[in-house]
Amino acid sequence: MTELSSDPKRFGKGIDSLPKTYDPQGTEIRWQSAWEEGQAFHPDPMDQGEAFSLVIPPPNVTGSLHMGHAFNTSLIDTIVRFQRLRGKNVLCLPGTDHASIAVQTILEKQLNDQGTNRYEIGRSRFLERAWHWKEESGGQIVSQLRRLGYSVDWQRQRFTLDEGLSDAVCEAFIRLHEQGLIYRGEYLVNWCPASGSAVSDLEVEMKEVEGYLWHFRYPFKGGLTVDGTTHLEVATTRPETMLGDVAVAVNPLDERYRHLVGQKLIVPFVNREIPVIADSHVAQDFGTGCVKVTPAHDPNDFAIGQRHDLPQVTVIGKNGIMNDQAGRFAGLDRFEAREAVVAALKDAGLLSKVEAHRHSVPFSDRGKVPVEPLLSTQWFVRMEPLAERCRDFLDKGEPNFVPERWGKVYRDWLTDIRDWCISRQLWWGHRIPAWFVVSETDGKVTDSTPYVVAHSEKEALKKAREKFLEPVELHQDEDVLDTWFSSGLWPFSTLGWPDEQSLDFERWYPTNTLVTGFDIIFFWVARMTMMAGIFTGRMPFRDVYIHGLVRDEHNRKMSKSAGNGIDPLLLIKTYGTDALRFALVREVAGAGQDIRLDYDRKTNKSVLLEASRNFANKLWNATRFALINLGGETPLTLGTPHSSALQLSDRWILSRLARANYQTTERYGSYNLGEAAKGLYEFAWNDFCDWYLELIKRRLNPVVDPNNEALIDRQTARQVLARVLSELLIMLHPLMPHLTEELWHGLTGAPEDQFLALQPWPEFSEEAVDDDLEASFSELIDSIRVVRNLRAVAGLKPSQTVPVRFVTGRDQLAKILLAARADVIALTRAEKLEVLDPNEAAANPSVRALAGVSGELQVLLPIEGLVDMEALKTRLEKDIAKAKKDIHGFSQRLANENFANKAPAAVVAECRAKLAEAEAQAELAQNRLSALV
RNA sequence: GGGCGAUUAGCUCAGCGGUAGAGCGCCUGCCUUACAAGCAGGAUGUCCCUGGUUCGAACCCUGGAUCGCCCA
Repeated sequence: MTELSSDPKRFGKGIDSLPKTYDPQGTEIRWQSAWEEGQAFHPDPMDQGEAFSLVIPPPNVTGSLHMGHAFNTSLIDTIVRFQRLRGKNVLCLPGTDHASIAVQTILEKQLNDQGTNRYEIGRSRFLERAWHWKEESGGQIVSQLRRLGYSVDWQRQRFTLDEGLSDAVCEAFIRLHEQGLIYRGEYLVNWCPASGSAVSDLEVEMKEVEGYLWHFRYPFKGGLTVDGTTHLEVATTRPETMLGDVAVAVNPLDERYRHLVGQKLIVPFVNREIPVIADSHVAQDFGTGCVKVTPAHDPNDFAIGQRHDLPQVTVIGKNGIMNDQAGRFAGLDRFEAREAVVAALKDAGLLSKVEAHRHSVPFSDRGKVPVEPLLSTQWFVRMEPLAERCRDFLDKGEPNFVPERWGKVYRDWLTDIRDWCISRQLWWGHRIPAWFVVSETDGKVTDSTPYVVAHSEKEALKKAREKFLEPVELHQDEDVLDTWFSSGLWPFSTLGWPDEQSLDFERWYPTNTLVTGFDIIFFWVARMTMMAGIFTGRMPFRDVYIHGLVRDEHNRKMSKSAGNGIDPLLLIKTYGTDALRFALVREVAGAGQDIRLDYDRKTNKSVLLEASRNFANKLWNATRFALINLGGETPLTLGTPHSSALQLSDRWILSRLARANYQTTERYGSYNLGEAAKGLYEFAWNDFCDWYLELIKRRLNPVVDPNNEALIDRQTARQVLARVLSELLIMLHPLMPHLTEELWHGLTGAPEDQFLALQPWPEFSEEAVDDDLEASFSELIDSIRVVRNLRAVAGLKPSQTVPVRFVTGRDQLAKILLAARADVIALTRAEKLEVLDPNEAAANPSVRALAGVSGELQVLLPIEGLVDMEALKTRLEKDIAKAKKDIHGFSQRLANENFANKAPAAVVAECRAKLAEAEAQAELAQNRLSALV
């Protein structure tokens, strides 16, 4: 038994003490730190190999790991690890974004709890606290990502607010400004009263709410009009904005009102005189067909105002409170004002109707409150020129969207795009590099104050002095930029841009792939392509692999607010990281749909994860089996088997392996990750474990006196076993990195500082693929299954051996049954095995036997005395019924002349063959049955 | 209103022109020394409806239903 003892270093202990079940916890953390200490994923730009790079979508620094991260990470890491195994010089670059609003919200809450606010402590102390918070708490998401086994280069980790990236943001702003692509102006923006800042269109979500449509009347100036009409009735969902009305619009084609156009109305309470105007955008059939126009508080009205050159009267302030323009309603909150205005209209007898009305209200994504369309002076990026460039690239297929259809979504958004409001009235972020020359406007910043844009205050001063009169006094814009502005630069700012000569940039830009969810195609993907297009003249990535969302067992999107999120760390604790990763990737369909993850909160169980955990355990045990049986040898010491020594089953598994290799390589490389995972699962479990391992048990432990030949055969089995297992582990490594790393070390005895993660991908050996052999082997497997089925029908105990007789007229099949004789005997527990042709069988009938058919094979278990006659009959009747059904189907098809004439010859021939086979089956079974009666 | 997806076994999903597949669940046997997180065997489907193209449709095309998402 000395041969069975193994290198004690494997798995950190001897095989004897290897547990029967895989425990991921210790293993995973051990390899995570080993990879990191070994700098396994820290590439040098000078390293050999084709470049492959990918930047991860930087998570929000305030975030904590959720299933979306786990999903995205699993997909990315699978791709990245695969490319690394393929020998590429891989850079996978991690980082976080600074999340202006989220961080600011946290800090302001803290300040509020301490009875103060940011204005009291001032900008610099506020920022000190913010950085402190970031250092203390901002690392959580990063350490959680580590727990997923992410093979990123942590040494190149970036943060959107760090020095280099801030420089990039500044440079980008200046260049865009120089090219006239950034402008400042007063427009209607989405104002989020909760965060006290403007937000972009994308950060606004339309929600259907139950509201009301209030109908009320505006009196005409002087009481009457030409036709005696005294009032016009308007309808609105926001009566409080009436205080800012500057016109009432009707459709120019509307017969009811066209003669009133040009007349004057009086806005009650503020007594403003406003005209009736004609605008073709007014819907005649909505409400009364008369629309009150409030350019300062409604986007549509703003547009009408522009068309008709109307004044803009702001009545709601930035805090959501009515301002002085609101007359007697000044000082009221916007929602209080709504009540008050309605009450006042009613008192004045002007309210004519109130209808329940379901309508869309814009909500702020972050603040969760209705946004207020507000006139304010902000910075904007002119989008059309940037978008046009992207559309041109897209015409050339850049970037390449996977699945393709998302490319259309992306293009649609780039068409008719609106300008991007990039200024935020916040402090945590990149301060806008614009200095107002306040000396020109009495020391104050007004909308007309001139400004200079510069990299620094010093440069700003220099620029200002060239253009303005001394003494020049400057004041930097208080606002910061939208976080997405910096995220838009991510694929190149992280690589050293604007220094395009930096080694990383030269080596790894543009990146190869971007992997992200469809929900941020506009927010992020499009912004990156626009920024990259103008700054680098190229698209920032070749492929964009778009994935879906993780949904719960009820098909709801997982989210914190819905409370249906599953904590990935909890799942990792229960099932292991590899099981989580495998489960997530395995669920991915080729089409990039959402995936569903079940989870029982009560029992803390997930069926999906359990299946993956079981698979991990299966691999663990298959490797245990190998270690027990390799006699202390490794794939390296065992070497390659002589092809002449290979048995049928060896050649079969090597053919299957080569096929798996080919398919897996293709699938990983073309983003068919779910298929890769499923294919490997099937190969590992069905082909390798269920069949190959079972087949070689006999050879690994020769029962007869071991002679020379048996020892050689054992060596061959060991060689093939070691070879297949080690290749399987490499192929599975991108999906289950920790487990495979552990098992590979166990199998190869490689030193701790050598990694499977850095091994070369196994070469595809085309010559090993043998279609005929696989087809024959599949028949062999079917034959064995028939025997097993008959044994089960007969209720034989597993330990009971019985004679097995195969009858077939096909030489090919007989040949393989004989060639694999020993295997068949072992797997069917045959007492003895006969393979006869029909004539031989007729000469030597064995009537009272359990019989079954498979293809052109008849299987007989002549177990007289043991046979349950009823079972025997039932079995035969079942076979006959099935054969008859087949005969019916095939003959019907063949009876159709058109089929015979028009279908490809091969298909017709196949159909004929199948019919003949079914007929033979039916006849065989029928004969057996008749013989019994 | 415009666009996009989904609809296949009890559940979750593959398949995308040649007589329907997997995992889980279910039923029957097995603690067969790699694995009971396992092994062997078994049952299970008007492939949403409707026309059409085709020798042949779950798969392609018409129209429709239901569910979901995105944009206005």
